[in-house]
Amino acid sequence: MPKRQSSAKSSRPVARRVDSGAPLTIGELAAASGTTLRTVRFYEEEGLLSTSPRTEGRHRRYDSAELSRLRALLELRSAGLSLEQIRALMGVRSRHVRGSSASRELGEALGAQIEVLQTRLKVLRRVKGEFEVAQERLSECADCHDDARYVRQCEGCETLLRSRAKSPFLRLLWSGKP
Amino acid sequence: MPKRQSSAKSSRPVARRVDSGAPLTIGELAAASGTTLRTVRFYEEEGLLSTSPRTEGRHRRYDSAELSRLRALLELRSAGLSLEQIRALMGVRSRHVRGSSASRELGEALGAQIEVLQTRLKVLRRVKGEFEVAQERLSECADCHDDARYVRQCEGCETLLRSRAKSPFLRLLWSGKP
DNA sequence: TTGCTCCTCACGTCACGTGAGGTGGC
DNA sequence: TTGCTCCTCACGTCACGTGAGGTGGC
Repeated sequence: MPKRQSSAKSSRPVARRVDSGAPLTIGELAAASGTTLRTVRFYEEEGLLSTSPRTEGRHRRYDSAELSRLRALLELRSAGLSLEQIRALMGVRSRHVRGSSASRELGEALGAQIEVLQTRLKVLRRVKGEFEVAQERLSECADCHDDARYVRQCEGCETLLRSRAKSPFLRLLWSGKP
Repeated sequence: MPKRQSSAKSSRPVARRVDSGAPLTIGELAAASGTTLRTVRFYEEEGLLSTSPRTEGRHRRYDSAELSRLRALLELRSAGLSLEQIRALMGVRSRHVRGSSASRELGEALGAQIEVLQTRLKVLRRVKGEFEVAQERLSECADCHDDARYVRQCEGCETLLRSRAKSPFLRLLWSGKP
């Protein structure tokens, strides 16, 4: 369980501050986007968020546009894009002087990413399906009383033999050695 | 483009060696599972693959059971499970003396992972959908000739205004600043 | 004034990637 | 014998996490 640097029992209701129009502190920005102070500062360092204006005491302040940007960044990250890939997408516009060519390049880059996401979706669906099968197979062992056989790796158990054929993960998780 | 330590133009056809029953070299194992030598050695170090038998010259040899294990491990990794989580799942069995309780715990652990995968699937589907919308919006700019406006961040462009409302990523990628 | 929030280093972590320099095996 | 494959360190990388020690703001 990772500790968050930002406290949970904040005295100010973040949601209200967010749409009040008043500038946000870094803690409020992080809370409103579900991330940490470290990540906000890191993205700023990396040039993905703009260098925010500061108060006299060098505390960062953000407007709602930065919140939108941060949320979009985090969503791209959680979809598995690297910061370098995100930077590349964000940089397409400035590498062109004509809208037509810029939109073409960005469209193609998005197309490539869509393919990657499609592949990733397939993997996730397959693993999830296999977990569900494994779970079902295991439910057949809920009433097993052959504990002597269990300690011998369930050797010769008919239920296990049938199950393993249907679930590659049970091989690893149930009868795997290391 | 990351270089692979294993060479692509292998002189021996890996697929044939894999199902011949003969023990595999680490290079053949890596090729057959689509990973690198480093990863195989790392998983062995971490105790996720068994310490393989060695030749006289300390070269590792693997049987087809290890290939299955490695493939399962890699699939779990590509679904986003950490090595620690995988280790935990693999350790459930040995922490029990009764099959009934072991299967119950593993089933519950799998249930928790299924929920995580479900969440991850939702994110991927949403981002993919948003990429597709962004792509469509951008296609409206393919014939744009207003390059003077383009260099001024497309300010006042009606097409962009409509597009941004429909695609949060276009805000970031098309009219984002940093 | 109190205490929570924020500040800047700076080292740690996870899952490998990437050489360096040396040896094995068909 | 040649050259491809494998060996063991060991440092590098990516995207942050996690203190330490100090100051700001309602």
